[in-house]
Amino acid sequence: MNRVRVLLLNAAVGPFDYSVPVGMDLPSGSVVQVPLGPRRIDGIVWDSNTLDAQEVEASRLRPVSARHDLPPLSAPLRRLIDWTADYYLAPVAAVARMALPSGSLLGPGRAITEYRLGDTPPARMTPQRQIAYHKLQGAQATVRELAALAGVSEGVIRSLVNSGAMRAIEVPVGRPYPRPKPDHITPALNDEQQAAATRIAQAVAASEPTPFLLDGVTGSGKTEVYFEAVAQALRQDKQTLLLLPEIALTQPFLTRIEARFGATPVAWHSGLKQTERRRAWNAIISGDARIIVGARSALFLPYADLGVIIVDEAHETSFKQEDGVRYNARDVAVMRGLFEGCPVVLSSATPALESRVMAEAGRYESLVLTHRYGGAQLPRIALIDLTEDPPPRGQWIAPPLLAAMRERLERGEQTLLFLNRRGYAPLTLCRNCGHRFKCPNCSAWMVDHRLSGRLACHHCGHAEPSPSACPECGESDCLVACGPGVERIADEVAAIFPEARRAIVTSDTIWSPDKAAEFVAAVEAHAIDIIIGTQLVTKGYHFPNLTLVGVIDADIGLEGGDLRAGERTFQQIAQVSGRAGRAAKPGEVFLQTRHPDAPVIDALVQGDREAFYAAETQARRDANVPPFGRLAAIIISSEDHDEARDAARQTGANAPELDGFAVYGPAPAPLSLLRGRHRFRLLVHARRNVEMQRIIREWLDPLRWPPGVRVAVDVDPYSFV
DNA sequence: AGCACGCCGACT
DNA sequence: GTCGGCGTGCTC
Repeated sequence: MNRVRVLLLNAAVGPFDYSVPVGMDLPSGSVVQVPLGPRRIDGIVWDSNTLDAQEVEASRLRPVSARHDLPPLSAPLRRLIDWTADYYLAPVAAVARMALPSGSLLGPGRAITEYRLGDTPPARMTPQRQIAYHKLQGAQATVRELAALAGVSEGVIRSLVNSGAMRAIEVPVGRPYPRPKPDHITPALNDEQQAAATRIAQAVAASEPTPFLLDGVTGSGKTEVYFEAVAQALRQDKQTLLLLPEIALTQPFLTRIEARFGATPVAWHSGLKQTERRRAWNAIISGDARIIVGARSALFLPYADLGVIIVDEAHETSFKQEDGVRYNARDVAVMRGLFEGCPVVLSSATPALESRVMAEAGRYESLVLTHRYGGAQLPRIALIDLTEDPPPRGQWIAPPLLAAMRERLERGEQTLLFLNRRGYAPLTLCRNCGHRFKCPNCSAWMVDHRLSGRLACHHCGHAEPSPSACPECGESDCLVACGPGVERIADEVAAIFPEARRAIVTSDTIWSPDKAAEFVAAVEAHAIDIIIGTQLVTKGYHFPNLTLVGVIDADIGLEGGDLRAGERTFQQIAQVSGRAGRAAKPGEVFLQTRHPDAPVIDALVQGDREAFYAAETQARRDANVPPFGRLAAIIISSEDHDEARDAARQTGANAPELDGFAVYGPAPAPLSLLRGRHRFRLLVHARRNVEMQRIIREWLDPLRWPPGVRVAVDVDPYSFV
């Protein structure tokens, strides 16, 4: 009898062996449905030599129920899944789940029924129907999606359908996507760009598994370079995966792709509606989707024929997934290229130090763009020493920056003020009794959001209406906002330049592709004079008339003092500075700082990125931290403080004592209470040549914790929160 | 993950 | 007596 090993996707067990029914062909990678006790669950046939399981005698095997009508996951993808699980200490099944669309998208695609409001409101208007009726104007989606959209139950939507207030629309799922054309328009590249583009295109043509670091200053035209790799992949009828850090802002980017290749790409992200997801999925597995633009989650999909993977803004920390399987999409992308046999392009103006070191070691091929495109100059960066030139009390914009802003307003040019802090103020306290508003679920202050009239926690989403009186002493008119957020800076701008048109750009105001497009259009039409934004504005915008950037607090990233504080500060400020003077008009940047002598600040002012990277590399090498040494965080959490602490202590007590493998802690994690869970952290610091993952696995595997305790391992941690 | 089994305390 | 709390173990 034939047996297969099956990775079970929606059960915390396995892998299990099953027998193969006669007539069923089940090569490795086949997606199947198998019996498990009384249930049927999905699974993937896996190579039994890479996946250990308990031996079970043949007579106890039950047969595979069915095979999904889907190409089997390819060997390179299975290898990637195995590698990721191994490297990030995650269950193979948890990684494999990311290769398939969630829910019941497997199986044959049939038409899906969507609904939209008709012309006549329902005869009987209940409060819930009223809400739905208002929220769903112009919307079209499935019943489930509409219910989520309106914030009502599915029953309410069904009742609207039954009462005739909504009409049904059958949506076909197999509609093909338009084909992008490699030479729809051919852009003019400068010599530097052309050389880089030719080299990558050659690697695509030869299916070279080479990782490239495309390292070019802001405005140097990196996008146009890697578009030539996309064009080459199109010529060979192969697919391109283009990973982006933020999907909310992609609309202008999709438009750019459409302009270059004559067809809009296929988008893959968590916000897709079910019909869109199914359509994209079918096109991805069949190979009909040629250019796929996606967030992290697109990385593990079963592409029919990948020609090149591009990671845009590859330094972005949002490529690091922080829940579930904690992987870094940038690094996994490089591995996927290696296994698939295709080049990977990491594109950034401020590469991660890890990527730079890999390039210097010859593991990645370096492609460098040193000039801005079209003869534009990099902006001049000047310091404002806040200890010498402070703004008046209660204000945050120093006089020299105000003067520069006034000048821009008079010249009809635009200004960008950068402060990486959402809301109005990060802390509210009572002047009378000293009470500070704290999140009940997290060890964090509640942030004052005046635009929405709420205090909100940025870690768990807890929010409450802004109070008028202190809950501690009962006094009213005693609450004071401490410190600035972008909303407060916007108020300051409004008070000083009442005639200036302002836009606040944060995830609170730009939460959809439409909002992003609206914002871009407003700036381009010069309906905005001053933009006040968080790191959302550091990403890829090109505004020719923007000539001044003010960094309200250049020191903010240095707080906390973690491993990457200097690098993060450098990247953020270099990126936001890069928004200035991207066309004919030269740009100017002011950094407000209390530490004008900090090496990072100095490197930015001198425009000496090489000096910064060299110094930072040396410091990491000396401290033997990544990429020279290795780190892993073990976070142990529970809703019960003592239970978490005891589990962490016990784990620490069992830590192996080995040369080149040090364990620190446990200590309360910096955010010791997060979403109602108390967290303790152990930090592993290992030498490069130590098999860190194997040691951790052998250490943690035999340990048993009480049911409420969760243990998460974060290999190569980014967040030290 | 689900689901059954089973062993104790509280109530009709 | 039985209803139900959730600890333990099993599913190929």
